[in-house]
Amino acid sequence: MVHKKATRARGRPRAYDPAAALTGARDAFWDQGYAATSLDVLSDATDMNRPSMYAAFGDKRSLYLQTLDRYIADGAAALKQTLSREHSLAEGLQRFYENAISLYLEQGGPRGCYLISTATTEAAQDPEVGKKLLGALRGLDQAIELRLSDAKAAGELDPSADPAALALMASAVLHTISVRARSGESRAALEAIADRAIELICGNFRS
Amino acid sequence: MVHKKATRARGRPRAYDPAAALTGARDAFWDQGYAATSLDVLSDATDMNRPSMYAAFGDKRSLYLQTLDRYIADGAAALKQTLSREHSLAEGLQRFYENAISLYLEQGGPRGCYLISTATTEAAQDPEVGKKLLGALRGLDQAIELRLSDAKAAGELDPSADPAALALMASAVLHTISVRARSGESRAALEAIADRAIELICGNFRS
DNA sequence: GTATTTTTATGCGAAATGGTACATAAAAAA
DNA sequence: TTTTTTATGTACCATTTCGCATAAAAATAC
Repeated sequence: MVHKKATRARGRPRAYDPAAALTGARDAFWDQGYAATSLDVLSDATDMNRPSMYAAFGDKRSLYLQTLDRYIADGAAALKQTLSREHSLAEGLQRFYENAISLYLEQGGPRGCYLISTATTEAAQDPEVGKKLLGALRGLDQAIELRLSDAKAAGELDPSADPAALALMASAVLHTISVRARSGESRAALEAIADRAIELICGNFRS
Repeated sequence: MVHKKATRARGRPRAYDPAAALTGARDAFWDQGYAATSLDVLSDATDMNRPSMYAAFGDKRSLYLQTLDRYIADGAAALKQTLSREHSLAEGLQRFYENAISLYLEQGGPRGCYLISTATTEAAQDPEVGKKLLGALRGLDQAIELRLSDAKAAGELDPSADPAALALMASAVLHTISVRARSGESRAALEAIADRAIELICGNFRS
Protein backbone atom coordinates (compact mmCIF):
# COMPACT_ATOMS: atom_id res chain seq x y z
CA MET A 1 0.00 0.00 0.00
CA VAL A 2 1.44 3.28 -1.07
CA HIS A 3 0.40 6.23 0.95
CA LYS A 4 -0.23 9.40 -0.94
CA LYS A 5 1.24 12.12 1.19
CA ALA A 6 2.06 9.36 3.67
CA THR A 7 4.01 11.62 5.94
CA ARG A 8 4.08 15.31 5.84
CA ALA A 9 7.35 16.93 4.82
CA ARG A 10 9.64 17.49 7.70
CA GLY A 11 10.71 21.11 7.81
CA ARG A 12 8.87 24.36 7.54
CA PRO A 13 6.19 24.08 4.90
CA ARG A 14 6.74 26.09 1.78
CA ALA A 15 4.67 29.17 1.46
CA TYR A 16 4.53 29.17 -2.32
CA ASP A 17 2.94 27.00 -4.97
CA PRO A 18 5.69 25.77 -7.31
CA ALA A 19 3.42 25.53 -10.32
CA ALA A 20 1.95 28.96 -9.73
CA ALA A 21 5.41 30.37 -9.21
CA LEU A 22 6.54 28.97 -12.55
CA THR A 23 3.49 30.49 -14.19
CA GLY A 24 4.23 33.83 -12.61
CA ALA A 25 7.83 33.75 -13.74
CA ARG A 26 6.77 32.78 -17.23
CA ASP A 27 4.34 35.68 -17.42
CA ALA A 28 7.03 38.10 -16.31
CA PHE A 29 9.45 36.80 -18.95
CA TRP A 30 6.65 36.84 -21.47
CA ASP A 31 5.96 40.53 -20.88
CA GLN A 32 9.48 41.83 -20.75
CA GLY A 33 11.66 39.23 -22.40
CA TYR A 34 14.34 37.19 -20.69
CA ALA A 35 17.13 39.71 -20.45
CA ALA A 36 15.00 42.63 -19.29
CA THR A 37 13.35 40.71 -16.49
CA SER A 38 15.18 41.29 -13.23
CA LEU A 39 15.26 39.00 -10.24
CA ASP A 40 13.30 41.58 -8.29
CA VAL A 41 10.49 41.36 -10.80
CA LEU A 42 10.67 37.59 -10.77
CA SER A 43 10.59 37.56 -7.01
CA ASP A 44 7.38 39.57 -7.10
CA ALA A 45 5.88 37.51 -9.90
CA THR A 46 6.56 34.21 -8.18
CA ASP A 47 5.63 35.38 -4.69
CA MET A 48 8.93 34.00 -3.55
CA ASN A 49 11.95 35.67 -2.06
CA ARG A 50 15.16 35.27 -3.90
CA PRO A 51 16.80 32.54 -1.84
CA SER A 52 13.67 30.43 -2.18
CA MET A 53 13.73 30.95 -5.93
CA TYR A 54 17.29 29.80 -6.06
CA ALA A 55 16.57 26.76 -3.95
CA ALA A 56 13.58 25.81 -6.07
CA PHE A 57 14.60 26.72 -9.61
CA GLY A 58 18.29 27.55 -9.64
CA ASP A 59 19.49 30.74 -11.25
CA LYS A 60 17.63 32.99 -13.61
CA ARG A 61 18.56 31.08 -16.73
CA SER A 62 17.60 27.76 -15.21
CA LEU A 63 14.25 29.18 -14.18
CA TYR A 64 13.71 30.46 -17.70
CA LEU A 65 14.54 27.10 -19.22
CA GLN A 66 11.99 25.47 -16.93
CA THR A 67 9.30 27.91 -18.03
CA LEU A 68 10.13 27.03 -21.62
CA ASP A 69 9.81 23.32 -20.89
CA ARG A 70 6.45 23.75 -19.28
CA TYR A 71 5.14 25.98 -22.05
CA ILE A 72 6.23 23.47 -24.65
CA ALA A 73 4.71 20.56 -22.75
CA ASP A 74 1.45 22.41 -22.16
CA GLY A 75 1.28 23.44 -25.79
CA ALA A 76 1.83 19.92 -27.00
CA ALA A 77 -0.89 18.60 -24.73
CA ALA A 78 -3.35 21.25 -25.85
CA LEU A 79 -2.49 20.61 -29.47
CA LYS A 80 -3.24 16.93 -29.13
CA GLN A 81 -6.74 17.74 -27.96
CA THR A 82 -7.35 20.46 -30.50
CA LEU A 83 -6.29 18.39 -33.46
CA SER A 84 -7.93 15.18 -32.33
CA ARG A 85 -10.04 13.47 -34.96
CA GLU A 86 -13.26 14.11 -33.14
CA HIS A 87 -13.70 17.14 -35.33
CA SER A 88 -13.15 17.71 -39.00
CA LEU A 89 -9.82 19.03 -40.17
CA ALA A 90 -11.17 22.48 -40.88
CA GLU A 91 -12.86 22.61 -37.50
CA GLY A 92 -9.71 21.45 -35.81
CA LEU A 93 -7.60 24.07 -37.53
CA GLN A 94 -10.21 26.68 -36.70
CA ARG A 95 -9.98 25.79 -33.01
CA PHE A 96 -6.23 25.59 -33.20
CA TYR A 97 -5.81 29.12 -34.49
CA GLU A 98 -8.60 30.50 -32.35
CA ASN A 99 -6.98 29.14 -29.21
CA ALA A 100 -3.63 30.46 -30.26
CA ILE A 101 -4.97 33.94 -30.96
CA SER A 102 -6.69 34.02 -27.60
CA LEU A 103 -3.52 32.97 -25.87
CA TYR A 104 -1.49 35.53 -27.79
CA LEU A 105 -3.76 38.40 -26.88
CA GLU A 106 -4.47 37.38 -23.30
CA GLN A 107 -3.63 39.53 -20.31
CA GLY A 108 -4.47 42.88 -21.77
CA GLY A 109 -1.38 43.60 -23.75
CA PRO A 110 -0.36 41.71 -26.88
CA ARG A 111 2.05 38.91 -26.11
CA GLY A 112 2.35 36.55 -29.02
CA CYS A 113 3.75 33.07 -28.59
CA TYR A 114 6.02 32.78 -25.56
CA LEU A 115 8.69 30.97 -27.55
CA ILE A 116 8.69 33.19 -30.59
CA SER A 117 8.42 36.35 -28.53
CA THR A 118 11.17 35.64 -26.02
CA ALA A 119 13.15 32.51 -26.88
CA THR A 120 14.09 33.53 -30.42
CA THR A 121 16.02 36.46 -29.03
CA GLU A 122 18.01 34.29 -26.63
CA ALA A 123 18.45 31.39 -29.02
CA ALA A 124 21.31 33.04 -30.86
CA GLN A 125 23.46 33.20 -27.72
CA ASP A 126 22.16 30.24 -25.77
CA PRO A 127 22.33 26.95 -27.67
CA GLU A 128 20.13 25.22 -25.13
CA VAL A 129 17.34 27.68 -25.79
CA GLY A 130 17.86 27.15 -29.49
CA LYS A 131 17.59 23.41 -29.07
CA LYS A 132 14.37 23.63 -27.14
CA LEU A 133 12.93 26.08 -29.63
CA LEU A 134 13.88 24.00 -32.64
CA GLY A 135 12.45 20.91 -30.99
CA ALA A 136 9.17 22.64 -30.31
CA LEU A 137 8.93 23.92 -33.88
CA ARG A 138 9.55 20.49 -35.33
CA GLY A 139 7.13 18.93 -32.88
CA LEU A 140 4.40 21.23 -34.10
CA ASP A 141 5.22 20.50 -37.73
CA GLN A 142 5.02 16.78 -37.13
CA ALA A 143 1.79 16.91 -35.17
CA ILE A 144 0.08 18.90 -37.89
CA GLU A 145 1.52 16.74 -40.64
CA LEU A 146 0.17 13.66 -38.91
CA ARG A 147 -3.28 15.18 -38.69
CA LEU A 148 -3.13 16.17 -42.34
CA SER A 149 -2.07 12.69 -43.38
CA ASP A 150 -5.03 11.30 -41.50
CA ALA A 151 -7.29 13.83 -43.14
CA LYS A 152 -5.97 12.91 -46.55
CA ALA A 153 -6.60 9.23 -45.91
CA ALA A 154 -10.09 10.09 -44.71
CA GLY A 155 -10.84 12.07 -47.84
CA GLU A 156 -10.88 15.39 -46.01
CA LEU A 157 -8.07 16.66 -48.18
CA ASP A 158 -7.27 16.77 -51.86
CA PRO A 159 -5.70 13.44 -52.83
CA SER A 160 -2.85 15.31 -54.49
CA ALA A 161 -2.11 17.40 -51.40
CA ASP A 162 1.29 17.17 -49.76
CA PRO A 163 0.73 16.87 -46.00
CA ALA A 164 4.31 17.79 -45.11
CA ALA A 165 4.26 20.94 -47.23
CA LEU A 166 0.85 21.97 -45.96
CA ALA A 167 1.93 21.33 -42.37
CA LEU A 168 4.82 23.72 -42.85
CA MET A 169 2.39 26.33 -44.13
CA ALA A 170 0.09 25.79 -41.18
CA SER A 171 3.03 26.23 -38.82
CA ALA A 172 4.18 29.28 -40.70
CA VAL A 173 0.78 30.85 -40.29
CA LEU A 174 0.92 30.28 -36.55
CA HIS A 175 4.31 31.94 -36.45
CA THR A 176 3.20 34.94 -38.44
CA ILE A 177 0.16 35.29 -36.19
CA SER A 178 2.46 35.35 -33.18
CA VAL A 179 4.70 38.01 -34.63
CA ARG A 180 1.77 40.14 -35.70
CA ALA A 181 -0.05 39.71 -32.41
CA ARG A 182 2.96 40.95 -30.48
CA SER A 183 3.37 43.89 -32.81
CA GLY A 184 -0.14 45.00 -31.92
CA GLU A 185 -2.22 43.68 -34.80
CA SER A 186 -5.96 43.49 -34.13
CA ARG A 187 -7.74 40.28 -33.28
CA ALA A 188 -9.92 40.62 -36.37
CA ALA A 189 -6.90 40.86 -38.63
CA LEU A 190 -5.33 37.82 -37.02
CA GLU A 191 -8.52 35.83 -37.40
CA ALA A 192 -8.73 36.83 -41.03
CA ILE A 193 -5.27 35.44 -41.59
CA ALA A 194 -6.23 32.18 -39.93
CA ASP A 195 -9.37 31.88 -42.02
CA ARG A 196 -7.50 32.40 -45.24
CA ALA A 197 -4.94 29.82 -44.22
CA ILE A 198 -7.62 27.26 -43.48
CA GLU A 199 -9.21 27.89 -46.84
CA LEU A 200 -5.90 27.50 -48.57
CA ILE A 201 -5.06 24.27 -46.76
CA CYS A 202 -8.43 22.59 -46.93
CA GLY A 203 -9.24 23.94 -50.35
CA ASN A 204 -12.58 22.86 -51.76
CA PHE A 205 -12.73 20.08 -49.23
CA ARG A 206 -13.72 22.45 -46.51
CA SER A 207 -16.55 21.03 -44.46
CA MET B 1 25.92 75.82 -59.20
CA VAL B 2 25.63 73.94 -55.97
CA HIS B 3 28.84 72.80 -54.40
CA LYS B 4 28.81 69.35 -52.94
CA LYS B 5 30.65 69.54 -49.65
CA ALA B 6 31.03 73.23 -50.34
CA THR B 7 32.65 73.99 -47.04
CA ARG B 8 34.13 71.56 -44.67
CA ALA B 9 32.51 71.14 -41.26
CA ARG B 10 33.78 73.53 -38.69
CA GLY B 11 35.05 71.67 -35.65
CA ARG B 12 37.15 68.62 -35.09
CA PRO B 13 36.34 66.03 -37.73
CA ARG B 14 34.57 62.98 -36.46
CA ALA B 15 36.64 59.88 -36.23
CA TYR B 16 33.80 57.47 -36.94
CA ASP B 17 31.60 56.68 -39.91
CA PRO B 18 27.99 57.25 -38.88
CA ALA B 19 26.60 54.63 -41.26
CA ALA B 20 29.18 52.06 -40.23
CA ALA B 21 28.52 52.83 -36.59
CA LEU B 22 24.82 52.22 -37.08
CA THR B 23 25.61 48.95 -38.80
CA GLY B 24 27.86 47.92 -35.93
CA ALA B 25 25.24 48.78 -33.36
CA ARG B 26 22.63 46.88 -35.32
CA ASP B 27 24.83 43.81 -35.47
CA ALA B 28 25.40 43.93 -31.73
CA PHE B 29 21.67 44.21 -31.06
CA TRP B 30 21.05 41.50 -33.62
CA ASP B 31 23.34 39.09 -31.83
CA GLN B 32 22.30 39.71 -28.27
CA GLY B 33 18.92 41.37 -28.40
CA TYR B 34 18.16 44.89 -27.29
CA ALA B 35 18.08 44.46 -23.54
CA ALA B 36 21.16 42.29 -23.26
CA THR B 37 23.36 44.63 -25.29
CA SER B 38 25.28 46.94 -22.98
CA LEU B 39 26.63 50.35 -23.80
CA ASP B 40 30.14 48.95 -23.48
CA VAL B 41 29.40 46.46 -26.22
CA LEU B 42 27.80 49.13 -28.35
CA SER B 43 30.76 51.39 -27.84
CA ASP B 44 33.02 48.66 -29.16
CA ALA B 45 30.68 47.75 -31.99
CA THR B 46 30.36 51.32 -33.20
CA ASP B 47 33.99 52.26 -32.69
CA MET B 48 32.77 55.24 -30.78
CA ASN B 49 33.17 56.26 -27.19
CA ARG B 50 30.06 56.69 -25.16
CA PRO B 51 29.77 60.48 -25.23
CA SER B 52 30.10 60.44 -29.01
CA MET B 53 27.38 57.84 -29.22
CA TYR B 54 25.09 60.05 -27.19
CA ALA B 55 25.85 63.06 -29.27
CA ALA B 56 25.23 61.19 -32.49
CA PHE B 57 22.37 58.85 -31.70
CA GLY B 58 20.93 59.76 -28.31
CA ASP B 59 20.39 57.13 -25.69
CA LYS B 60 20.36 53.39 -26.14
CA ARG B 61 16.72 53.15 -27.07
CA SER B 62 17.00 55.95 -29.59
CA LEU B 63 19.98 54.23 -31.19
CA TYR B 64 18.02 51.01 -31.39
CA LEU B 65 15.06 52.71 -33.02
CA GLN B 66 17.39 54.18 -35.63
CA THR B 67 18.82 50.76 -36.42
CA LEU B 68 15.26 49.51 -36.87
CA ASP B 69 14.47 52.35 -39.26
CA ARG B 70 17.48 51.66 -41.36
CA TYR B 71 16.89 47.92 -41.48
CA ILE B 72 13.32 48.48 -42.56
CA ALA B 73 14.32 50.99 -45.21
CA ASP B 74 17.10 48.78 -46.53
CA GLY B 75 14.78 45.79 -46.62
CA ALA B 76 12.12 47.68 -48.53
CA ALA B 77 14.65 48.84 -51.08
CA ALA B 78 16.05 45.36 -51.57
CA LEU B 79 12.56 43.94 -51.86
CA LYS B 80 11.68 46.35 -54.62
CA GLN B 81 14.58 45.07 -56.67
CA THR B 82 14.05 41.42 -55.90
CA LEU B 83 10.37 41.46 -56.80
CA SER B 84 10.73 43.65 -59.85
CA ARG B 85 9.01 42.38 -62.96
CA GLU B 86 12.22 41.73 -64.79
CA HIS B 87 11.98 38.16 -63.63
CA SER B 88 9.10 35.75 -63.45
CA LEU B 89 7.14 35.50 -60.24
CA ALA B 90 8.64 32.17 -59.30
CA GLU B 91 12.12 33.45 -59.98
CA GLY B 92 11.44 36.56 -57.98
CA LEU B 93 10.19 34.58 -55.00
CA GLN B 94 13.14 32.26 -55.32
CA ARG B 95 15.53 35.19 -55.10
CA PHE B 96 13.51 36.76 -52.33
CA TYR B 97 13.75 33.74 -50.07
CA GLU B 98 17.30 32.96 -51.04
CA ASN B 99 18.43 36.45 -50.13
CA ALA B 100 16.54 36.29 -46.88
CA ILE B 101 18.07 32.95 -45.92
CA SER B 102 21.53 34.23 -46.68
CA LEU B 103 20.92 37.30 -44.56
CA TYR B 104 19.50 35.23 -41.72
CA LEU B 105 22.48 32.89 -41.60
CA GLU B 106 25.18 35.49 -42.23
CA GLN B 107 27.98 36.19 -39.79
CA GLY B 108 28.61 32.68 -38.62
CA GLY B 109 25.88 32.23 -36.09
CA PRO B 110 22.20 32.04 -36.96
CA ARG B 111 20.51 35.40 -36.66
CA GLY B 112 17.13 35.34 -38.33
CA CYS B 113 15.37 38.54 -39.29
CA TYR B 114 16.52 41.52 -37.23
CA LEU B 115 12.97 42.62 -36.56
CA ILE B 116 11.51 39.27 -35.68
CA SER B 117 14.52 38.27 -33.65
CA THR B 118 14.88 41.40 -31.55
CA ALA B 119 11.99 43.82 -32.04
CA THR B 120 9.21 41.34 -31.24
CA THR B 121 10.57 40.99 -27.73
CA GLU B 122 10.59 44.72 -27.12
CA ALA B 123 7.34 45.43 -28.94
CA ALA B 124 5.23 44.36 -25.98
CA GLN B 125 6.71 47.03 -23.72
CA ASP B 126 7.61 49.71 -26.22
CA PRO B 127 4.72 50.86 -28.41
CA GLU B 128 7.04 52.69 -30.76
CA VAL B 129 8.86 49.47 -31.54
CA GLY B 130 5.51 47.77 -32.04
CA LYS B 131 4.42 50.45 -34.46
CA LYS B 132 7.57 50.18 -36.53
CA LEU B 133 7.31 46.41 -36.56
CA LEU B 134 3.68 46.39 -37.56
CA GLY B 135 4.37 48.90 -40.29
CA ALA B 136 7.18 46.80 -41.67
CA LEU B 137 5.04 43.66 -41.66
CA ARG B 138 2.22 45.36 -43.49
CA GLY B 139 4.63 46.92 -45.94
CA LEU B 140 5.95 43.51 -46.87
CA ASP B 141 2.44 42.12 -47.24
CA GLN B 142 1.48 44.94 -49.56
CA ALA B 143 4.59 44.73 -51.68
CA ILE B 144 4.10 41.02 -52.23
CA GLU B 145 0.40 41.41 -52.87
CA LEU B 146 1.14 44.00 -55.52
CA ARG B 147 3.58 41.71 -57.24
CA LEU B 148 1.07 38.86 -57.10
CA SER B 149 -1.66 41.01 -58.56
CA ASP B 150 0.63 41.90 -61.42
CA ALA B 151 1.48 38.26 -61.88
CA LYS B 152 -2.17 37.34 -61.97
CA ALA B 153 -2.87 39.98 -64.59
CA ALA B 154 0.09 38.70 -66.59
CA GLY B 155 -1.17 35.14 -66.47
CA GLU B 156 1.61 33.97 -64.20
CA LEU B 157 -0.88 32.94 -61.58
CA ASP B 158 -4.08 30.94 -61.49
CA PRO B 159 -6.95 33.27 -62.43
CA SER B 160 -8.83 32.14 -59.34
CA ALA B 161 -5.92 32.91 -57.00
CA ASP B 162 -6.39 35.45 -54.24
CA PRO B 163 -3.32 37.73 -54.25
CA ALA B 164 -3.98 39.10 -50.78
CA ALA B 165 -4.30 35.66 -49.23
CA LEU B 166 -1.26 34.34 -51.05
CA ALA B 167 0.75 37.39 -50.03
CA LEU B 168 -0.03 36.66 -46.40
CA MET B 169 1.19 33.11 -46.91
CA ALA B 170 4.36 34.33 -48.56
CA SER B 171 4.99 36.66 -45.63
CA ALA B 172 4.22 33.92 -43.16
CA VAL B 173 6.80 31.71 -44.80
CA LEU B 174 9.41 34.43 -44.45
CA HIS B 175 8.55 34.76 -40.78
CA THR B 176 8.76 31.04 -40.12
CA ILE B 177 12.09 30.95 -41.92
CA SER B 178 13.37 33.67 -39.63
CA VAL B 179 12.26 31.89 -36.48
CA ARG B 180 13.70 28.60 -37.64
CA ALA B 181 16.94 30.14 -38.79
CA ARG B 182 17.51 31.72 -35.39
CA SER B 183 16.70 28.47 -33.65
CA GLY B 184 19.54 26.81 -35.56
CA GLU B 185 17.75 25.12 -38.43
CA SER B 186 19.97 24.13 -41.36
CA ARG B 187 20.17 26.08 -44.57
CA ALA B 188 18.96 23.08 -46.54
CA ALA B 189 15.85 22.79 -44.40
CA LEU B 190 15.12 26.49 -44.79
CA GLU B 191 15.54 26.30 -48.54
CA ALA B 192 13.23 23.31 -48.67
CA ILE B 193 10.55 25.33 -46.90
CA ALA B 194 10.99 28.16 -49.38
CA ASP B 195 10.74 25.81 -52.33
CA ARG B 196 7.54 24.29 -51.06
CA ALA B 197 6.07 27.69 -50.47
CA ILE B 198 6.88 28.78 -54.01
CA GLU B 199 5.28 25.66 -55.40
CA LEU B 200 2.20 26.22 -53.34
CA ILE B 201 1.90 29.86 -54.37
CA CYS B 202 2.69 29.52 -58.04
CA GLY B 203 0.96 26.19 -58.43
CA ASN B 204 1.02 24.75 -61.89
CA PHE B 205 1.93 28.10 -63.29
CA ARG B 206 5.49 27.73 -62.20
CA SER B 207 7.87 28.78 -64.92
C1' DG C 1 10.72 20.30 25.99
C1' DT C 2 14.85 19.89 22.87
C1' DA C 3 16.98 18.83 18.54
C1' DT C 4 16.60 18.61 13.67
C1' DT C 5 15.14 19.91 9.26
C1' DT C 6 13.40 22.82 5.82
C1' DT C 7 11.81 27.22 4.39
C1' DT C 8 11.46 32.27 4.87
C1' DA C 9 13.26 36.90 5.44
C1' DT C 10 16.61 40.54 5.62
C1' DG C 11 20.02 42.44 3.57
C1' DC C 12 24.82 42.43 1.98
C1' DG C 13 28.44 42.97 -1.67
C1' DA C 14 30.90 42.72 -5.85
C1' DA C 15 30.13 43.67 -10.46
C1' DA C 16 27.81 45.71 -14.22
C1' DT C 17 24.63 49.09 -16.05
C1' DG C 18 23.05 53.45 -18.35
C1' DG C 19 24.29 57.92 -18.51
C1' DT C 20 27.28 62.21 -17.89
C1' DA C 21 31.15 65.91 -16.47
C1' DC C 22 35.10 67.59 -17.72
C1' DA C 23 39.35 68.33 -19.68
C1' DT C 24 41.72 67.72 -24.07
C1' DA C 25 42.39 67.53 -29.14
C1' DA C 26 41.74 68.94 -33.84
C1' DA C 27 39.88 71.44 -37.22
C1' DA C 28 37.98 76.02 -39.34
C1' DA C 29 37.16 81.02 -38.77
C1' DA C 30 38.58 85.55 -37.33
C1' DT D 1 47.87 83.71 -33.61
C1' DT D 2 43.74 83.63 -31.28
C1' DT D 3 39.03 82.27 -31.01
C1' DT D 4 35.29 79.26 -31.89
C1' DT D 5 33.39 74.97 -32.81
C1' DT D 6 32.97 70.17 -32.75
C1' DA D 7 34.56 65.65 -31.36
C1' DT D 8 37.34 62.65 -28.32
C1' DG D 9 38.86 60.19 -24.15
C1' DT D 10 39.08 59.43 -19.32
C1' DA D 11 36.94 58.92 -15.45
C1' DC D 12 33.16 59.01 -12.71
C1' DC D 13 28.30 58.55 -10.53
C1' DA D 14 24.08 56.75 -8.95
C1' DT D 15 21.49 52.78 -9.63
C1' DT D 16 20.55 48.27 -10.59
C1' DT D 17 21.96 43.69 -11.22
C1' DC D 18 22.68 38.80 -9.76
C1' DG D 19 23.75 35.83 -6.43
C1' DC D 20 24.49 34.44 -1.62
C1' DA D 21 25.44 34.58 3.59
C1' DT D 22 23.18 34.53 7.69
C1' DA D 23 19.65 34.40 10.96
C1' DA D 24 14.89 33.79 12.22
C1' DA D 25 10.67 30.93 11.74
C1' DA D 26 7.83 26.88 11.44
C1' DA D 27 7.16 22.40 11.13
C1' DT D 28 8.41 17.28 12.57
C1' DA D 29 11.18 13.76 15.31
C1' DC D 30 12.92 12.26 19.55
